[in-house]
Amino acid sequence: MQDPKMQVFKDEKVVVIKDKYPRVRYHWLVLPWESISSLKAVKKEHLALLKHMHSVGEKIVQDCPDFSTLQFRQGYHAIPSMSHIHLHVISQDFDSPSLKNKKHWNSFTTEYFLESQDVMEMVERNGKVKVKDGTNELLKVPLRCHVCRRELTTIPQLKEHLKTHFPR
DNA sequence: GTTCTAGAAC
DNA sequence: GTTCTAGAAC
Repeated sequence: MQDPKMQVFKDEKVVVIKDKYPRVRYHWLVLPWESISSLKAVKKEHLALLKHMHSVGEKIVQDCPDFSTLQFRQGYHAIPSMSHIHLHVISQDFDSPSLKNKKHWNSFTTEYFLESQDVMEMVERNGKVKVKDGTNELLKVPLRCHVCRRELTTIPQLKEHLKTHFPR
């Protein structure tokens, strides 16, 4: 995030970079300069920052060349791998060689992925983010297409199936 | 987080 | 026989 070559956008509060291992055609991370270790550390005082991160995400999406043809979502992993909170901004094609296993898939297509809007509402209402029990088990559920809900047995089958929804 | 690979699944 | 995943190692 410090490397100017990686920065897609920055302002006084946040920086946007491309994810090093994109799981979709367009995968950005919005990071605050202020270090917040995880969603557990988020308090009401951070709400304005979360809102700003979200609006920066929207701006990045609108500048995307495929804005009109792809769907996008913004959200946080309930249990992130990298400390320092980061908002994922992702197109919904899941067409990427870096999408390789069940964990990759389920972390973006189940409730393991907490919608930015929902996170902001939780902070607004409760002053904190509650992660449900059993969230980790979501990484192991069967592979299911996020568009038509069809269940696929293997990652290669899933990838083949996704081509029907998102032809190049 | 990724890469590698043994052995499960087919 | 090949494909694929899950877990170890990093």
